[in-house]
Amino acid sequence: MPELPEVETIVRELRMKIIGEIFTEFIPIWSGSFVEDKKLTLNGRQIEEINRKGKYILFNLNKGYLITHLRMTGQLIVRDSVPDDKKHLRLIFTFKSGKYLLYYDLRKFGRIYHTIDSEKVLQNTGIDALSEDLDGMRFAELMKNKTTLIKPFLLNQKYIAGFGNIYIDESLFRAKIHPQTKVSELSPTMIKKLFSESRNVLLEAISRMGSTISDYKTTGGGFGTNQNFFRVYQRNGLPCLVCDTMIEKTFVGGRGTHYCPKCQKMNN
DNA sequence: CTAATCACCTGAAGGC
DNA sequence: TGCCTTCAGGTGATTA
Repeated sequence: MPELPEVETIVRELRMKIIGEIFTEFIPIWSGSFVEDKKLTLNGRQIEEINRKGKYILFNLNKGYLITHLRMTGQLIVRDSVPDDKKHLRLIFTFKSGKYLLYYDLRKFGRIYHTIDSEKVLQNTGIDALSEDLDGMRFAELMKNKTTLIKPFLLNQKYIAGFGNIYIDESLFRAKIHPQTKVSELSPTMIKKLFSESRNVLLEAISRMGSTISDYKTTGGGFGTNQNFFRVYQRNGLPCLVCDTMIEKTFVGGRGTHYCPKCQKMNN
């Protein structure tokens, strides 16, 4: 479900709602969603910080971490009570204050890890796409000696973490780069353009609370609005907003890929 | 090393 | 109405 902007939106809300909360009870409705460390206890632990790396959310406890990846359909919802309708509700965390953190996940792909070793969970996660340490130079550096295509490169979280299918298509469109361009064939100018446009795409999406296609919800159960501003994603068959050419859909790296055949040529 | 395919799950949508 | 196929904000393992 969520890519960086959706996860960032959730993190910002969680910080306002449950920093300082103390866990009192944990009810696994579908225990497959939870990866426990039997040496750790959750009850009595307090949430000190909530951070994000790529698409992971890290709850920094006074001992250990809860780390979650929502994959396709995971949702974190904060409520004052547990609703009667428990469809797709997988985990219930109860706080001392009486609040609840509810984990929903229709497809059961997501996980919440309870661990002391956050590095182990994040070992294949590269630099965050919005990290202050990621600039145009470093972005270009990461692309050096890569033989893959630009779309699979950006999908691979071990290089840069946070991009997913939507925002890659949108970023490549704005940078006027064909999704099947080889990374090695991108000029320094195009790489610079891709870096700055991808930041714009992510920051704009965050300002709109993310994109709700089907499952993504904010922690209060609300929706994002960025889906109303897509330029290519799911706009196949519709005219390009720049040149009126029909947006096409194909498959790159096994993922549905939307692009304008006129604006995004293989050679500039 | 990359690249393709499957696996993990459930449900919505479209074709017939 | 119903059955069947395909596809979906992701990623990890396996196979070629």
